[in-house]
Amino acid sequence: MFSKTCEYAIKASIYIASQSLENKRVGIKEIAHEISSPEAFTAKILQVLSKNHLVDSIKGPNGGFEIQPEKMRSTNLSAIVKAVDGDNIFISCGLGLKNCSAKNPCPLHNQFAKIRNDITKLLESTSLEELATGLTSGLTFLTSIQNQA
Amino acid sequence: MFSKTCEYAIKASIYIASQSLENKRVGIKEIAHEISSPEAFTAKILQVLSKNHLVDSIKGPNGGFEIQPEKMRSTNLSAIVKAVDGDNIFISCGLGLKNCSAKNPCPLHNQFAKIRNDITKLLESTSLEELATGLTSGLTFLTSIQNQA
DNA sequence: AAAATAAAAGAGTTTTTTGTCTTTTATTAT
DNA sequence: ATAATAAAAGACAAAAAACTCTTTTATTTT
Repeated sequence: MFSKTCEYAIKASIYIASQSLENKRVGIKEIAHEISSPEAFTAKILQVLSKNHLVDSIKGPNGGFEIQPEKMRSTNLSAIVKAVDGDNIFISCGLGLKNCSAKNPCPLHNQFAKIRNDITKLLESTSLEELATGLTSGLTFLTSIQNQA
Repeated sequence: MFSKTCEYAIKASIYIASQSLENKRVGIKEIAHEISSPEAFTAKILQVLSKNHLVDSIKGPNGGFEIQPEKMRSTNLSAIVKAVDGDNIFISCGLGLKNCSAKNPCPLHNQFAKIRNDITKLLESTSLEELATGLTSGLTFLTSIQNQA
């Protein structure tokens, strides 16, 4: 579905947002630990998110990453996915055809159009804020039980 | 969504089935040409499908691949996907958690449960036969317009 | 100004996926 | 039996994705 990169991007964003809700700025080390991701790789991904203004990064002592409440309200999952995976998941053919369309449909075109549409709707209608509050309130988790320390 | 391997597997199966509907056995060269796939790689994939009894392979002159009408009726897409990609797409968490479940849900668990379920239903309810007849009747295509010779 | 902190940048490496090439085995027609 | 045909098998090779390490830049505190 998503690339590993994208999975880390989403999890990191949710964690940063949840900490920002408590007015805490977080560093790469903490983020990587909390989402069980490789630290240096996660740093690279955060660079991309930062360049796309999806997270704010502050250098130096007391620096780290944060997301303003207003931003996490206006940011939906699709923006994060697009920033790291491009718009493949939104438009690409299930069988990999370059020009799959209603006029030149692959055998799965109609069946997959609906699913792709559902995915798009979901990603566009889910805000970072709601995901962050779910985490903060303890309803959801960013690691599996056996992954935790 | 699917791996390249899986895309080729599905397309090859549909093409073989469509030709079998016209009592034609087809060779690797023809298959690869018709679905715009690398020939040797496609041969490897067909070995897997053959071992899983999803296609029949016949060696020697006049040999090639075929799928009996009865088999293409009873084979659904999920069997092909499982044979080459495993059951990842049916069970795995959208954020890659090992133990994502209703009891330990990732932030996207509920949203994705529905989509994963739709995908499973689709793959389990779509038979190779209906995909093959769609191709034979000229309603669907296995190559993009600009991919064709 | 200097030292400490923390992200950015760039140049790698490893692993996985995708794909190729050559040899072998099975089948069929002559 | 022999030659021809076509898939099977196995050992590689290339490309992409995932991931690391080192150096640089920006910021802040002393």
